[in-house]
Amino acid sequence: GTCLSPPALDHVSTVMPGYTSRMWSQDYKPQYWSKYLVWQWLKQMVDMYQIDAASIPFQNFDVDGRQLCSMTCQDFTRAAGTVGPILYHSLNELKWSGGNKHLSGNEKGGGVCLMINETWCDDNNIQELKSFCSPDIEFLTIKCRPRWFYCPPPMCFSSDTRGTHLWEFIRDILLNPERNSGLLKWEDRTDGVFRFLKSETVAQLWGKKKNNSSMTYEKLSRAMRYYYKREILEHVDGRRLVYKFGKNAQGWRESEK
DNA sequence: CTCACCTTTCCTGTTT
DNA sequence: AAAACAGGAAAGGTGA
Repeated sequence: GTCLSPPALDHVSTVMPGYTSRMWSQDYKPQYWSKYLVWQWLKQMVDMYQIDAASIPFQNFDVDGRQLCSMTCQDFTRAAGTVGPILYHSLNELKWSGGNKHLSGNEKGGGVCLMINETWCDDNNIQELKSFCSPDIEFLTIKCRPRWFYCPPPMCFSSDTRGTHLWEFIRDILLNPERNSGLLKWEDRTDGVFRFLKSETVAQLWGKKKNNSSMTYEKLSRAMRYYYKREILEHVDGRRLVYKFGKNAQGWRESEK
């Protein structure tokens, strides 16, 4: 298959009736769900993704919204097996979107099509897709054949109005390891030292955010070097692709989260 | 429209 | 040899 064009936004509500219009869409944040609402949500997920209800031990979800939201992807896998990541990602969308829905994948005639990082993907460009998302995605597309599947974009692509600055973009990738596997990694978490693992991929993602398809690490790194003077970054010598947050960078420390 | 700010682009040269 | 690093110079984009 080929990469499909995204449908117009106003198709979403017709395509995903219950999901966007029911009670858990906007006014009810999952964090405040009762156990009953968690149960309702679970039933809807089963219906929406055509999950075999018998495969989910429902007693593992005898929790309220606050507890549910504190579960990691691994917790969901322990609780629900192979469909755990689907539930996890779907819940995350509700946690993060505040009613502003991202599009979900569109399937026509049997294949799986996903939307990742605002790009429509299918089996052909699944490799690129995997480099952007957590390893869960691969297993989802192989094991599951949902009619509708939502993959949350990494935090750095969320359309919130937060910082559009490069160092914030980098920081936000580092702060969301489960959503951004293998792009960047901390070398020294407490000192704020980090390293680019996939420098060109990060540059492309940065370009994507800035609507600039010709961004490269060469150019991104020039912008990074300007940060030394402003003490947003501190110089780390002798180590390629390694940078360190400086005193004018905020929000990266564990204690600040 | 102007200005400041933050890059982006391009470049030459150096280092690893 | 290829990829990173260093910065100067100048242009671009955006929001106030």
